[in-house]
Amino acid sequence: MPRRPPPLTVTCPALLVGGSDGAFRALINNLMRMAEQLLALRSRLAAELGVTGPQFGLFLAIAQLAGEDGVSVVGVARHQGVTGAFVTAEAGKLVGRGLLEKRDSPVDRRGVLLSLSAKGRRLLESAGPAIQARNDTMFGTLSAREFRMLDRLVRRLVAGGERALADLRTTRH
Amino acid sequence: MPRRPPPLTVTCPALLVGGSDGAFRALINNLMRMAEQLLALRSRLAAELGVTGPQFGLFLAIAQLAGEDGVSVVGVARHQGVTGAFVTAEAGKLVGRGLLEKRDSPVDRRGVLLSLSAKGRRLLESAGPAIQARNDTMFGTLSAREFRMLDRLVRRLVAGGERALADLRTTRH
DNA sequence: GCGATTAGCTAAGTTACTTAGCTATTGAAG
DNA sequence: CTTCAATAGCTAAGTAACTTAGCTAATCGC
Repeated sequence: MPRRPPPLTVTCPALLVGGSDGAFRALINNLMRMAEQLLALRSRLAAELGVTGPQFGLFLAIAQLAGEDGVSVVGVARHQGVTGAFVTAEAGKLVGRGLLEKRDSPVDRRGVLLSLSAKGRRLLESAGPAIQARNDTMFGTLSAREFRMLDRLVRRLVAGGERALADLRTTRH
Repeated sequence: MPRRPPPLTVTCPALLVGGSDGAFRALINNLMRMAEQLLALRSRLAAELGVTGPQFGLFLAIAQLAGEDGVSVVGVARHQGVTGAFVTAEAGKLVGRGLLEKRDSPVDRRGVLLSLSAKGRRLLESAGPAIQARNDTMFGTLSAREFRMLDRLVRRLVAGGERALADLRTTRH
């Protein structure tokens, strides 16, 4: 008897080539693979600096978000999509390593402000070229046009993903 | 004194808009966010079927890879980028749940062949519409042209990521 | 001024994996 | 043919990257 193929994973005609969802599945596969590569690159880079991948992520986020004053724990948590507890713990380790500074907020006595220490800033500067080299290698073949295109497409997909997640939040429960 | 901004994360001019890497960082952020959405969707879908996200991933991979005969543990492992030990363990649970079948390979006495059971095939059929709905919602706004474009760009990025990873494998030890 | 939120911390738990080490079998090279 | 390195799969133990729960203290909304 003839084998029945698995049902299609998508029905939208624009995403089916020759009636098959093969290309679509390959795309999803490649998207996940790319994400893993980005995490692996971050992790490698972080290891050279003596921190873990997630710590490096927090470190870079804090470098970005801390203005003159610093950034709150929740501020970092929201930006990174993790819980405050995780930021507390990992940022604490980085403070222990002398890469971050933590001071009490002058405007909210519950709050705390995270920022790079002098040592942290030096580390960041020294890491710059390595980060650039990785990103240039991975993304360097993109033209400005392709970059804009990709940017817009990915934004649409993120919006679509948000909708899909919202859907099944309302569907059941 | 004027604050020094963090060093750029990329130098390639095509990726800098107005001399800033802000758009580039936003892109990376969105790419990671999209990957998280895909995992979250898989996880939700899996939960409705009573399995975990990774188990569902293995299940779908086996549905794809098992031809007439089935697919080996390593075959699945390589496709999914995990170790054989993990496939052994999780597929074992799915066998226990009656969704997969495991038989000894007729050509290699070390090997086993994984395939869907009748119950597994029924589950897969029943999950089809839900999977399609999610993917259609998330990716449905793409035109065929955009889909092809995205596919090509992502392939290039994966290739770039491979190069970047290879680089730092050779650079240091 | 009082209840509901919010900030941050700590401790314990969970998930999705990996590594290490074993046995059985195979393929390939002499 | 033999042997020996590589491969398939399994089990048990370990680990990384988080989360949840529960607490205290401070602030916000009315």
